Amino acid sequence: MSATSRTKAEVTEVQTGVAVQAAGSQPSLVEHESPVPATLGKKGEMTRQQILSAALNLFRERGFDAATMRDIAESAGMSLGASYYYFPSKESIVSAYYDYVQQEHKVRVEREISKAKNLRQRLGIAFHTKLDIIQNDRRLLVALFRYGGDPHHPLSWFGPATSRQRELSMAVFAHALGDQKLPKDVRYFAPLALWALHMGLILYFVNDSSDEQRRTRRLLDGTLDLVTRAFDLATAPVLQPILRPIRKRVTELLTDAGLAPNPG
Amino acid sequence: MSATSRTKAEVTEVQTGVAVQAAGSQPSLVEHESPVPATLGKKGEMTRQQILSAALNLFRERGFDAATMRDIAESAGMSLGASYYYFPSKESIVSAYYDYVQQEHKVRVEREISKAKNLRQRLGIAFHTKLDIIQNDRRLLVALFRYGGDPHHPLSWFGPATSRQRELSMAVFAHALGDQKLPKDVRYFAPLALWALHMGLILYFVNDSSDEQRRTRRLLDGTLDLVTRAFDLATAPVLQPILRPIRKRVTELLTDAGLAPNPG
DNA sequence: TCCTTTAGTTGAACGTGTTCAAATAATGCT
DNA sequence: AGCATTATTTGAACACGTTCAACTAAAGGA
Repeated sequence: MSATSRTKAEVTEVQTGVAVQAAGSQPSLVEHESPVPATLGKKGEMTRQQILSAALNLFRERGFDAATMRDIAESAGMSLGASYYYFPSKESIVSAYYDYVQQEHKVRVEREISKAKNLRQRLGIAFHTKLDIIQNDRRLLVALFRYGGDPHHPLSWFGPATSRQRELSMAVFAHALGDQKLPKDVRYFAPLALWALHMGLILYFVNDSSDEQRRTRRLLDGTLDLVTRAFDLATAPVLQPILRPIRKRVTELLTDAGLAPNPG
Repeated sequence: MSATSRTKAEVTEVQTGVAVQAAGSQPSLVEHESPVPATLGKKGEMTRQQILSAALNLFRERGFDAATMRDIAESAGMSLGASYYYFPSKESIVSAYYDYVQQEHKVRVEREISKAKNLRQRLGIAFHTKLDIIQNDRRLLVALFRYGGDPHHPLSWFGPATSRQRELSMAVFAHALGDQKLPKDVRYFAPLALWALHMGLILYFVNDSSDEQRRTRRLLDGTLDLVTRAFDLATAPVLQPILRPIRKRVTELLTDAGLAPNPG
């Protein structure tokens, strides 16, 4: 079915990985408007990772809301105020975790993508890998969706503060598309569409109470079958007279709405 | 362009309407798990409306977060604790407002739908009317999206507490479809798809800072043109050999995922 | 070594949404 | 009218995320 391996070992690796990973490699989302000093000393980075690790453990145990900042600070062995020296807000901890997810996604997809024999399998790797990484973290992902609709919140999906995250994610999907022969406009918008699809799937995933979220996996596989077929249809010469004007109109619409990639 | 009139007068009517409207007609979302007594006296209903009205004014003035429950209670002329006798939470006030929006949407669409000459215009009425109603309330609608991703929150989009709201909204779109000739499966899923589309548009709408949100209106009109064309294509006999198996697969997928309407 | 600057830490305080036992007002029954 | 029940109101309290002025520790230069 899926072109991706999903072993328990991999999932565990993620959980420890985020705590152990070398610090300072990926820039943090929150640096954009955070009071955190731009330069953290060696000890500072360690402390930051301690807070992140403690927070993630508590989030996984109790959920995002039930784990308080006081709990997190205590679990990380410091005072409440100190933790705010490293993270400007509780949500920014989740955001830092999501930065890691993004990077890990990129790394894994680049590593595994060569195993795929066709577009369907490449998409399978891109999507399943993402779910693999966040498999045990549904209880903290709710925080990501909390301020999506608030345009003035720094963590809004649409805000400029998260645009880099979006672009990184879209780049992974673009990479998964590879050199697949596609109409130019389809190729242009496909990463955005795949990103949107993957956001919707994560939303479903977070709400999926089936055993190990198998329901989401099934939905994903079925959806990807259809997506692949849609890409085939999009290139079928017979349908071009019908599809080309529609695609043109869709492109105009999205561009006018400011939803086209790389507007700035 | 649009089949709907969008005058300032109508918008104003809405704003006062929600405060004046006869109480007790539409059941409140929050009754599902709220400590609010099932029976509110005549005076109690008045007080509830006072709180709702005061809250909406403050939400519109300052935004959802900046308007505190203490402000609302004071503006409604009562103590902080008293307001919690009528609304179990701050978000539930917005939810009550959205109940009103839903009812008003139904009333307006039923009133105006006969003016439409075709499917495109009926859809235009259904969608534009919704935006008309919430035109000046973007600052409070952010609260609706806040807990959408949290499966255990009573205001989650997926939760059972909001299923009635969803069904009422889908019923409006089903009504707008009218007796349009459509394949059975398309007819079955169309209200859900239109509801999802309208949620996405509201999300865009809330974030739209263009003058009077004209950008959303343009996006909407263009999208509806495409939707109408899609419905046409869905019924075109020539395409049935291609489309029918795809539709069948989509139906299976959505049903298996528990996303089909009226599952219970 | 001493001083200056920066990095990191503290604990108290603020304002927030929410809760609740107790008090009061209204209603309805006999 | 008097009583019992229900409806409403109160104000204090709680726990939370966040802020901040003051403090201590470390680093670096002369």
